[in-house]
Amino acid sequence: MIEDKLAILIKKSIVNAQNKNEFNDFVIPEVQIDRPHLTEHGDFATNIALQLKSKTEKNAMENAEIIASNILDNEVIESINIVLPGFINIDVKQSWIVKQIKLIKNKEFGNHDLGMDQSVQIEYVSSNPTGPIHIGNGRGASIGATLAKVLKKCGYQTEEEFYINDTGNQVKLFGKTLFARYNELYHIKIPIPEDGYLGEYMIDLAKKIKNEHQDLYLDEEKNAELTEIGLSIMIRQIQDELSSIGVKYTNWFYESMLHEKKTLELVVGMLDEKKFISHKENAVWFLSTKLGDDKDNVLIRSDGTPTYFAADIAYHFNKFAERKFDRVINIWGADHQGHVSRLKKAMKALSIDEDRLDILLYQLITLKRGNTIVPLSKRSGDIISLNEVFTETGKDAMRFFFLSQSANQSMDFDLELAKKQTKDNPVYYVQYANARIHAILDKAGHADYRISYNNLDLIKENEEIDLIKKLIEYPSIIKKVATELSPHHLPHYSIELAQLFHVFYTKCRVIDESNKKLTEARLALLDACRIILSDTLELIGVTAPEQM
RNA sequence: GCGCUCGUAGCUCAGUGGAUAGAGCAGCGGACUUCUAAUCCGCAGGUCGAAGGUUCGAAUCCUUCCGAGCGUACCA
Repeated sequence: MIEDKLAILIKKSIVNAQNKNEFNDFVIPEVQIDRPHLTEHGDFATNIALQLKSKTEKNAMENAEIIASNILDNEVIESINIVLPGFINIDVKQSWIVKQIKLIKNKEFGNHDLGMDQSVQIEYVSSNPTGPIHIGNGRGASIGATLAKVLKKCGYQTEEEFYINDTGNQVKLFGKTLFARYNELYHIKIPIPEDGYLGEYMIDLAKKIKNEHQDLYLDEEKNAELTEIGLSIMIRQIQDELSSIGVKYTNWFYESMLHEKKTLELVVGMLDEKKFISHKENAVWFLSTKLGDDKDNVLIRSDGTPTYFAADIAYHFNKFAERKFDRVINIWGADHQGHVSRLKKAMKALSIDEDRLDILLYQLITLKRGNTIVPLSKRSGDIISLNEVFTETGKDAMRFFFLSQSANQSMDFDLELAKKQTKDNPVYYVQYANARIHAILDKAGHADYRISYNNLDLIKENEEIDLIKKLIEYPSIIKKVATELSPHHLPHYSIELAQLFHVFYTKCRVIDESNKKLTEARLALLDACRIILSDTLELIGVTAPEQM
C-alpha cells in the first residue's frame, strides 16, 4: 500500500535526523498518512511533525523542516510542502502513479495477509426456522456475506454459518400451530395456541405436508415428527431465499446437536466448577455479576428446561473449544444488544479470551408504507418476507442498499418508495460504468488492439491520473473494512470509482485510430479499472453486467 | 431510571482528532453526428441537535441537556 510506503520513508527520515543529532532519541510513533480533501494540500499528508512536538522540544514547523530535509531519494515522492501549523504535504510522482497500473493485473490486487491464515467463523442471520426470513434479516445477510468475502481476501480462513434454533418453546409453538392447521385441512377443529404462529404461510405449510404425506400425522402422538417435517421444509425455504439473493453458507448448525452431544451439561458443569453457578428459586443461575455484569442470568429454568442463553453458551463453547476457531464474528440485530455482555462474560468464565469474539450489531430496519410504520411479527403473521421485496426491487439493488449505510445507523425502508427508488439506486450507476468498460474492451478486441504496458507514460491527463489514484486506494479500503468490520465503505468506494471512470470516459477517448500506442496504454488502464470495479461489486454481492 | 446506537444540505446518508464539512436524490441551467446520455458540466442549498470543556486543531474526544430507535424476561 502506498500509505505504508510513505510512512516508511518518513520514519527513515526521522531516524536519519536522529543519527545526525538533529532530533534527540525517542521511540517513533506510528506515522499516520492521510488523503487531504483539497488537492492543493497534496496527494498525501502527515501530521507527524505536530505529534512530535512534545518529543523533540522543537515546534512543529521546525520538525517538519527537519523531516523533509532528511527524506532519502526515492521513486515515489515528487515534492514536499510544509504548511502551518506543521503539516507535511506530499505530492507523488506522476510517473510512479502511472506505473501502478501494472500491478493491477488480477483480482489479487487489494489482498492482505492480516488474517495470517487464522480461522474465523462468521455467523449471521440465524433467524428462527419457525417462519420465512423477513426483510429485516436482509441487512444482516448483506453485511455478513460481504464481510466474509472481505476477510477471505485479507488472508483469513473463513467459514459462514447459520445457527438453527430447532428446539425450545418457539419450536413447540410452531409444532402445535402446524398440527392445528394440518387438522383443519381434514375439518378437525383444534385450537391454535394462544401465542401461536398466525401467518398464512403455516396454512401453506400444512397443505404441502398433506399433499406429500396425506393424513399420516393426524395423530397427536406423531406431533414431534410433524414438527420436524415442518421445520425441514421451512429451513429449505430459508436456504432457497438466501441463496437467491446470493448468500450461501458453508455450514448450517442445528441447536439440537448441542443437546444430543450434551454440550449444555458439559458447559454448566464447567461453570459450576469455576464457581459461576448458583441455585436460586429452583433455577440454575450464571453469576455474571461476578465479572461485572449488572445482573445474573438463568441457565436452567425451574421447570428443568434450559434457556436460550444456556444453549448459546454451549454453542459458543463449541465454536471456540471444540471446533477451534481462532476468531468468531457474530452479526446480530440491535434487539439482541442485551445479550452481548453476558455472552462475553460467559466466555471469560470458561477461560476463553473474550477478544476472540466480535459481535457486530446492526441497527434495525423500520418498515414503512408512506408515513405509517408496518409492524413485523412472525407470530401475529405480519411478515414482509425478504422474498417478496427482492422480487420487486431486484437482488442487486437490495444488496447495495442494505450495505451502503453504516451498521450503526438505523434504516427506514419504505415499501411504497422501494420500487420507485429502485431505479435511482446508485448500484446501476456503478454497473453502468462496468458495462461501458466492456463495450470499449469488446470494440478494441475486434479492432485488434492489445492491452500494452509499454507506453504508460503517455497517460497524463488529469482525469486519468485521478482515476488511477482511486484505483490504488482500493487496498486501503479493503483493509479498513476488514479491521473495522465496516462493509459500508465498499459501496461508497464503488460509487467514487465509477464516477471517476465516467468523467474519464467523457473526457478521454480510449480508441484512437490515429494513436495506437496511446490506445493500448489506455486499454491497460481500462482493464485495471475493470478488475477493481468487478471485484468491488463481487464483494458487495452484486453482479457486474457486461451490457446494460 | 440505567445501558447501547443515532441526531450533519429539503430528503437519504458518507466523513469519527487535521486544513475551506462531502456525495446521491429532489430543484434550477447547460452538453448527444463520437467507445452506451442509466452519462457529463455548472448553479443553488449547512450556526454538523444545544451548551460547556479538553488542545496547536473538534462534526469527530469528555460532561450536561434535548430529541429518536432499541434493550433492560425463568422469550428467542
